[in-house]
Formats: sequence, C-alpha cells, structure tokens
Amino acid sequence: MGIREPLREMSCGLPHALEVMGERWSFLILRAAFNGLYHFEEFSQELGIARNILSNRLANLVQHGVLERTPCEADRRKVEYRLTEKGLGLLPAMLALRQWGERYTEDFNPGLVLVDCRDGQPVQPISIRAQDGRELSWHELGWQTPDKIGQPVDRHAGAYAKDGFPAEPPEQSEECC
Amino acid sequence: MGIREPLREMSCGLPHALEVMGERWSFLILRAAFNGLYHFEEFSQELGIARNILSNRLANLVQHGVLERTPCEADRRKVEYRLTEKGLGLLPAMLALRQWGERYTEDFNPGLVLVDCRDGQPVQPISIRAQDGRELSWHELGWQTPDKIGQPVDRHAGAYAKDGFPAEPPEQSEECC
DNA sequence: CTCCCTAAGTTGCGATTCGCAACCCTTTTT
DNA sequence: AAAAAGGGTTGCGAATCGCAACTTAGGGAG
Repeated sequence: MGIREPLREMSCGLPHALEVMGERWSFLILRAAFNGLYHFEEFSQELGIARNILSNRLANLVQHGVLERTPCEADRRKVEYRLTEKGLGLLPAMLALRQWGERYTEDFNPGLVLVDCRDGQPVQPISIRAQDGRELSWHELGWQTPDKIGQPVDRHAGAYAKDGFPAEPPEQSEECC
Repeated sequence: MGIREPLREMSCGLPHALEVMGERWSFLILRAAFNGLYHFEEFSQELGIARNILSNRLANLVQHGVLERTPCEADRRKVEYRLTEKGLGLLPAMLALRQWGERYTEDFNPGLVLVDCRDGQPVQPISIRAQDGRELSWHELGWQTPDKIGQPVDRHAGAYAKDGFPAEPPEQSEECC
C-alpha cells in the first residue's frame, strides 16, 4: 500500500475491534458461539477455559454487543448467550483468520470443511475484492481521503515488484536506509 | 451453521492463528508493517508500545514466519522487519477485522479509505462466498467431512429463521432448554 | 581518535491479568 | 428434605504487561 496512514489516530477500526476481540479467549468463545453453544457450562467444558476468565470474557462480549445475555425461560438456572447481529458480523474476520491458520499450519488435516450447505462445495478463500470483483493484492491497494474517492491513487515511491510484496526497500526515502 | 464441529481438536486453524497473532500488540504491529514500517524505532514510536514488549512481539512474529528479520546492509545498526508471504496472507483477516471495527464504531469517521489504487474506488466489504460467487450468510454454511464434499449438508435441527441468525433456540435438542 | 548520537535491544521492578481450585447462591430434580 | 445442576465469585500463586533505566554496537563530526 502506497500512502501511509496515520497509525495512532482513531481513524482506524482495528483498535476498536481489538478492544472487543483482542483478549485471549474471545475468538475461541466466538467460534464456540458460531458452533451453536449457548450456555456457560457448555463454553466452560468445550473450551477448557477457567470459569472466572470465561465469566469475564462473556460479560465483556455482552457489554460490547457481540453476545446477548438472556435468562432462560424454561429453566431459570440457565442463561443463554447468543450472537447479536454485530457478533454475526465477525464471521468473515474469524473465517479469514482461520483459513490463514489452516493454510500455514504444517500438515494441517481438515477434520471438517466449511461448505455452502446448498451444494456441499467448500467456500472460497476469503479475499479482498475491488468493486468489479477483481481480487486485489497488497500492492494494488492504497489509502484515499474520502473527498478524493474515485481518483486513482499515486503511490509515492512505488518501487514494488513481484507478487504484491516489496522486492527492495522502497527507494531511499526518509524512512529506510 | 448446522453441524457442530469438535472444538478442542486441532482440526481447526483458529488456535494456530491465535497462537501467532493472539497477543496484545501483534495485529497493530502487523498493521504498521502493512503501512510500510520496517524498523524497531519506527514501530516503537508510531505505536507507543513498550520496547521490551515490542522486542518480544517482533521476535515472536519472526519465529512464526510472519516477519523476516534482516540486518540492514547500508547501516549496520539498523534491522529490517519485513512481511513474508505468510505475513501478507494475513491482510484479508486484518482487513475484515478492521472493517468490522469501523462498521460498529459509533460515529466512525474514516480519515482514509482503502481503495483499489487503479481506479480509486473503495474495496468491497469482505464477505464469505460460495464457489459460484454468491455471498453466504451463517445459516447457509455447514461443516462437511472431506470425503463427502459435494453432497448437500443436512443441518440437524435446522430451526433457523430470519437473516441468518437463529430466531429461537433451535428446537428442544439435548443442548438447549 | 574521541566524543556523541542513534538503533536495537535487555534488565529490574511494580501493576495487571491468567489460571486453578474452592466456595456460594439460586433453581430443579429426586 | 436432600442432592445436584447452572452460573457465577473469591483467593491466591504464576505469568505477562508496561515503564524507565541501562547496555551494546555502529556512525558521524571535529
């Protein structure tokens, strides 16, 4: 990516996402929720997570609107934790992370494959796409200010070469030796 | 998703991904790397991270093959940390997380927008797609064993209703009250 | 050559957080 | 009435985080 974005500013959604999902067990709890677990004991047993941590994480996810906590009508000892719409919105991120983990794990042997349940065909690898559907790699991306959207980005010091990653340090800018 | 996958097993890439990227600053370091930072001091100053932690994280990312550490030829005090191919493979995951953070942050005001630098148009929201390109939501997904790929998935207790998330507890299964 | 500066860490130490086990309160089941 | 299940909370030792100070190696100016 050519233009460097300011990193400390809150113009980036990543810090917020990490505030919600960045703690140790959050993603695994989320995965469990996507797999249809609802109850405290289920999470506890399936994940082997300490109860106090689980309690803390669930409360955190509820507070951030990823899960919804509702006491169970039929059995008032139980509580249900369910994904909200915001929580469901994390599925692409989780899947991308997971696909990456699978791809780069030595000798990874998929026990189960995520498929389109209509035809049983595996889902596509998650990728970044342009408006016209082209898959984009890193060196085809750039940052643009909202008012200049639609204007091609001039990548300063665009000394990028093969396959979307820099072959050399991008020119003698002030940054690099 | 209908069929429940076994959660503790290593049949899932998520634990591996989190082992690499799950610590507190890893994703922000990665973002910085995608933004063209190479050197220890740059990361330190831009992110405001403690030096010992940064040192630890960089070493960890190098060890896991996300970054490559090379002493700088021209100035032998410096060291370059560069994304490997494995590291570049994290871009979709990071972007998905980031888009999620942006979408669900109150009053989020994008300072910069990630665009296709050829035409300056914003990239698409990251989504999960079937082989034919259809966008898939959670309730259209299922787990299938590798030998049965291509066979439609029968979702057990498929009481899912609106918009891809469960309207009620999916029937009186053994799981839910 | 000497002095000073930069880059990249390392070390010490107090403040948090994690993880385990035990305990607690409420609701259900027997 | 007693026992058990569900969902936590509390205490406490171990590991991790974050800050500041220190170290080591290389470069540059005079």
